[in-house]
Amino acid sequence: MLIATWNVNSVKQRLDHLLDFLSGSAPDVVCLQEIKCVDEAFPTAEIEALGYNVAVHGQKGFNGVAILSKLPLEDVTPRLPGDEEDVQSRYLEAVVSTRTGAVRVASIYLPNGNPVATDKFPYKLAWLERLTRHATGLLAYEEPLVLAGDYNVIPDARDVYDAAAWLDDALYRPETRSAFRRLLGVGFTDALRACDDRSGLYTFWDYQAGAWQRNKGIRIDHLLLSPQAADRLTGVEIHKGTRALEKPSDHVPVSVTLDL
DNA sequence: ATGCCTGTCCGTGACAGA
Repeated sequence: MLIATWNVNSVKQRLDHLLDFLSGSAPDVVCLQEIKCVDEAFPTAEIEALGYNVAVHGQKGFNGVAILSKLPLEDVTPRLPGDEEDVQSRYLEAVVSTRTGAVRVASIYLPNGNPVATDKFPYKLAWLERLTRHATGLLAYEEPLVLAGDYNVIPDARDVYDAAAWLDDALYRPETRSAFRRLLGVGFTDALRACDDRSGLYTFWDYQAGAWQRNKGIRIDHLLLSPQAADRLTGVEIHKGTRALEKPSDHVPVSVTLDL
């Protein structure tokens, strides 16, 4: 089973690339972030035409997440628990039933957190703690679970072209990395790092200053696996080619293959 | 470099993103 995550930076602007990805890579499940539209504006019909079921948790203008699946989606649940005041659409969870059992999937768009001196940074850290609390509860099901998305977290110096330049950025601040390590510490595996320990494996290149051409990238899109999912992991891929297309997203898809 | 680029909105510049 191929499970992918992709921050498309507007599903409307990226629809052709998304349909090409679905046709070309034939993922079983895709978690989308930054769809930047309300539910009614999501291109559901075009995606269903390729054989996918669709669950959307949209928002006008910003944010917005979705899950696409060839197999039926059950127990579709939007919103991360723990803050009723939080109206930003950044979390969508669902269960995919396979012949061999269920796999639970979440599409995650963690807050950016910049500028650090504003309330955006504590919002990011609080969101990460809420995610850790919720994810800890999900581990009790002892089932394959994949938390996939744009975490806006650079886990390690290996994951950025120039670590020193990012020290004061919300994506790499010690508090951010520490909170991400706590999430991993409750029992999750960073799928990419389970397969490949090299530096320079990036998933995002800024649109500005020729970041793509100079390979000034960062790794911030992650698939975190429960033990039952990690036991089934057979491969991971960064779909770097999509960054070289016309009018690309600044993020590329990342996928895992699970023997499910 | 306060910069660079891209996308959204009751737009015509401000904001968010990372």
